[in-house]
Amino acid sequence: MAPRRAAALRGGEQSLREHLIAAAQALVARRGAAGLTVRDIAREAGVADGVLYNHFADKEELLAYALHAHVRAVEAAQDTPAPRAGEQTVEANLRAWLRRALALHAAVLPAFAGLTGQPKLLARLGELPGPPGGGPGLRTELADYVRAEQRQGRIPPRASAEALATLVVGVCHDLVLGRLLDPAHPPPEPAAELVDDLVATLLHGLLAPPP
Amino acid sequence: MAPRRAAALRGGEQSLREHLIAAAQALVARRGAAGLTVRDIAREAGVADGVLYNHFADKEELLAYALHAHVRAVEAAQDTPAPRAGEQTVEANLRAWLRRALALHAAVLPAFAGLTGQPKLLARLGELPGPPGGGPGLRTELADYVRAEQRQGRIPPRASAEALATLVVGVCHDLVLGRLLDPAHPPPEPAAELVDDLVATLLHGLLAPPP
Amino acid sequence: MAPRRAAALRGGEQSLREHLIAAAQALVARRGAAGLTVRDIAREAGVADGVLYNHFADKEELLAYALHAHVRAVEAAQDTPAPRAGEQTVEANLRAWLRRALALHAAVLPAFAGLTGQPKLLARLGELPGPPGGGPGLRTELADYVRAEQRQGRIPPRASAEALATLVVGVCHDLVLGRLLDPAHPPPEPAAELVDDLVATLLHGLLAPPP
Amino acid sequence: MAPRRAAALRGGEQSLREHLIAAAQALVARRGAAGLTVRDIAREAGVADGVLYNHFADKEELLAYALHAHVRAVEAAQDTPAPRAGEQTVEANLRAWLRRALALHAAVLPAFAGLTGQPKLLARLGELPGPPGGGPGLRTELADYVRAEQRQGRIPPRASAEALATLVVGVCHDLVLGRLLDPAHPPPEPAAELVDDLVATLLHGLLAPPP
DNA sequence: AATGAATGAGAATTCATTCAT
DNA sequence: TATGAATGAATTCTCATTCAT
Repeated sequence: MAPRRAAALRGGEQSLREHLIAAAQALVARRGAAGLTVRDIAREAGVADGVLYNHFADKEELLAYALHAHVRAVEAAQDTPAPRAGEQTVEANLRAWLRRALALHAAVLPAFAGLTGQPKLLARLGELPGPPGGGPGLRTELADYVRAEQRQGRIPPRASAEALATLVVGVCHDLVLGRLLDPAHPPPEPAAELVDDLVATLLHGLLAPPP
Repeated sequence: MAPRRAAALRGGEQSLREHLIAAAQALVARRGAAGLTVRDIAREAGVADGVLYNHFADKEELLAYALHAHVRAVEAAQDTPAPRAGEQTVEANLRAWLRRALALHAAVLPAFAGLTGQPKLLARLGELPGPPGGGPGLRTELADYVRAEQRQGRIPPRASAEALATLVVGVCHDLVLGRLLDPAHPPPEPAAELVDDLVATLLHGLLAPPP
Repeated sequence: MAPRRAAALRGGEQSLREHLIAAAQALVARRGAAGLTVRDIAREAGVADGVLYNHFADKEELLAYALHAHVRAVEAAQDTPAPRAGEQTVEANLRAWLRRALALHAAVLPAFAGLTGQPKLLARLGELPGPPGGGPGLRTELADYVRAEQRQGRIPPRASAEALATLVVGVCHDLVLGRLLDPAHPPPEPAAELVDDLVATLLHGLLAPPP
Repeated sequence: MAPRRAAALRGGEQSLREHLIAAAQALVARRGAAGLTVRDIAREAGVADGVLYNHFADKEELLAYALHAHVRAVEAAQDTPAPRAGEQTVEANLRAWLRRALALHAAVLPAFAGLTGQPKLLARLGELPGPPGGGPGLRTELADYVRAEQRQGRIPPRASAEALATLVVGVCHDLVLGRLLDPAHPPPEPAAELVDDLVATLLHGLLAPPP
């Protein structure tokens, strides 16, 4: 009555569909989504070459799910909770947001790199729910945090939450991309000093007198 | 007997090697480096498919030169001179640097898109002199500018030139990449308001009282 | 415990075997036998992909039955009875036979199109009882009709019933095939004038004086 | 200066393009155009799998040329010239036309069988000059012959040249197709008696008194 | 006996690279 | 040295058939 199960699934709980997504996700995390072939994925999953097409319309659909799952997994793997308005100090919180954003992008961006010029995949991604690319979910959360602090009076109302979020996310893109594009890149972790300086600049600006 | 010249070169000055780089550069500027085939390049250059291999080890070497040339060309095409320390106001200068950086990245980053996961090409790029990717030349110039202002006293000494440069370049990466990855992307030009807010945040920081 | 019935059969009378043939027959009538996949057939039948192999040796056997059934169905669907010897005029009868033959072939031949080069299927067809392809049943009936007229004296004994039947059926093949092979095909119905001329030629021959 | 030649061409005169068409033509003649794969053709030609695409847009274009060449070759291989109006007797000529048409169709139709439902190929064929399918060139020639005889008075003016041509070509389709579709078919050559009867029927019609 | 997912052998096509001329 | 056709491995996707449940 029930159909046959894939050899690779013996003993497991997953459906093969989920197994395929998980396999693709593992490859995406390891090597990025750009150069993967259907064969790579089938091998990683330990199944026959053609199965993919029993569960997905095409390679792009599977990869879109895999990327999505990868982003969700990275988000879920964050070990510290997002800073909350009104707790700690604003400086500590901003530093935490920056660390958080860097960790997220370091794990997520490489998977997305090289996807430009693959409109089919990008379109599939767009159809999936939730923020697609390198954690724009974080961008919103961060802006929300700033607005919440503004409501509580710890950040002046004239500051722009959007601008701050853009600056923080931008720094992440820059640092991660630099590493991706430059084979002889700076150390994987940005120097503590740079983080300090970034936070200071974001807090007090270029023109501020010493705090 | 002089060696044979390629048909496409008759009457010209360039060596075929330079002609190939120029042709590849034109394609890179138009369509990015990601999807190009050697045939595309040969057709653009008006030469035979195989010549490439008489002048370059492989496709990647040629593309590395082409990307390099593209970056240099974009840098040289800037129509306004870089702001100079001590002239205008610091705010106007920062705004100019931001505009400059955005223009540069808008022209350069798309050419690099999709190159991650092509280690051969990235390695070749790394061997070339000068800053490779999205205009880190600008990063240095900007940091130099800030330090010069600091020397002249218009920016306090405690501010971090490096941090500022990273923030500015990061914003560029973010804005351009967002456009590349999102099929339903924001308008090609960032809203004037966002630029204002970015400049204000960079100048006065999150915590500053209204200027 | 009675054997399990297919979901698609609940409440019906047919065996699943007959249900499959009927489904395949419907597809054959609609799209021809050439491009059908077993999945197409299973979907049309509303049953699982694999059932087919519980009732038939392979896809070809099922299609052979389906084609056979299709031919029989088209024959049975003729709305006018076959002309009978001694009734009407010979000319009217011949015209009716021609119309009949054309209708039959127009419905049957397309289903067979593209089957050459599929020896497995043709062999299966050959094993089935009754005339296989484009209605040779009609060929026999027509020849029988001519012989009956000859017995009644309305057609001279020297005329060849076989030759006439071959000519009539041949015209059908020609007209229908021409339509199938030519993307820019003639109108679906042969011009009335051509039918008139064909009948006249068949009745009086090339050399006959005006009737 | 000249590019490399295919290994399979060593010593020959042909271009590889012509060699490919010839190889495909041979396969078409032997097995029909329907089931051929690009690999079959490459193997027959003794060349690499991909060459085809250096000379033709796709498989269909090559096959269209091959079919075209096959038809031309069959036409050129006719060992007897077409009967001419005014020479011999009309009966002998008609018999010769029938023989000729049968020979042509016997060689040509099988190659075309199974091409229905391959619109891409049929479209390509339509773009080629000359009569495409199973020798409609012959249909025109035959009709022309009849009209010429009519002008010379050996065939009465009321006879329809078109109808006769359609009947003759139709018989060919019928006889050849019957053989293709029926694995246990009649002898490859139609019985002499049937030919006699066909000719007599075409000349004198069903109703004619004994000649 | 029915299910329907898994299998895996091919199909068409692309493209970096080679190499005789 | 330039030519550009030839090479052949790799890619995505299809589909008849099998088989554990």
